[in-house]
Amino acid sequence: MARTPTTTDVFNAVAEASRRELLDALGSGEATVGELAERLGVSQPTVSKHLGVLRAVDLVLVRVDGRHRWYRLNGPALKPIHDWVRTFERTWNTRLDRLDDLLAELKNQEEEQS
Amino acid sequence: MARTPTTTDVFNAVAEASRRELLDALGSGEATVGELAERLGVSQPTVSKHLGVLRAVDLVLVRVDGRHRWYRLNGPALKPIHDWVRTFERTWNTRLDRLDDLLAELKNQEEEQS
DNA sequence: CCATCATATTCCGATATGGGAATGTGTCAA
DNA sequence: TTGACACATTCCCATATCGGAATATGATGG
Repeated sequence: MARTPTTTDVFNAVAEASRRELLDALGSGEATVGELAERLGVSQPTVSKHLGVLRAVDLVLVRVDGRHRWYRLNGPALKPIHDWVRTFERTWNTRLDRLDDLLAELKNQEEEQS
Repeated sequence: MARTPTTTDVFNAVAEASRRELLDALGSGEATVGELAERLGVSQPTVSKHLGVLRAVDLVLVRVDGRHRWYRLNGPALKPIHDWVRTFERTWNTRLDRLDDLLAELKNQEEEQS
């Protein structure tokens, strides 16, 4: 078996930095293939191919307008990543967690006193 | 050029589902290579190699204990992913955002009445 | 010291990659 | 209709991959 194809899921599609940059660029709104190629300083075929991958996992949507193609971000497709990473969020928020614990404890003490 | 190596960064390391499962398994605490292999139903060399990748990007830490190796999650290493995805969070939270706005508005009205 | 256990590493093969270069496809404007 | 334009697709190749099988490494117990 080889490496999981890039079009397998959002995780694989987003692994490539160039594709993340494409999504970042689309964060500010619709854009054309040519615009993206120029902004990111890469060739047009390269952009087209990356967009193809992003399209395959539904991370971008296209609107055809004459000989132009307006690509736009489909943010919700990123939710699976967000949800997965979120389950580990506490591991770097330990201080806040402890603060939560502290507050809970204080609250308990208050309730016991009343 | 070929595909970005899996050890390039956390995004690439986490693209493989098996490695995500390893991290999930380590979410409940330290574990041995053998334990992980049994839990996930994969061979020992496979686990070792995946852990090698995760180690390379600092997603797991090891504690040597005799002939055992206790691996544990290093959650904060996931923060780059969290931060990146978070910049797109509003794109799927529009409804909740509106709810927030609504609540804020209600709160304002209450304050104006008092 | 030796056999065994727990991991790591190496070798293998089938498969996919990303980028460059070239080419295909479809649309517009004159 | 034709040429130019905007994209998509194909072909190419150097490079990694994952998993299985085999093997190396290293610690432990007797």
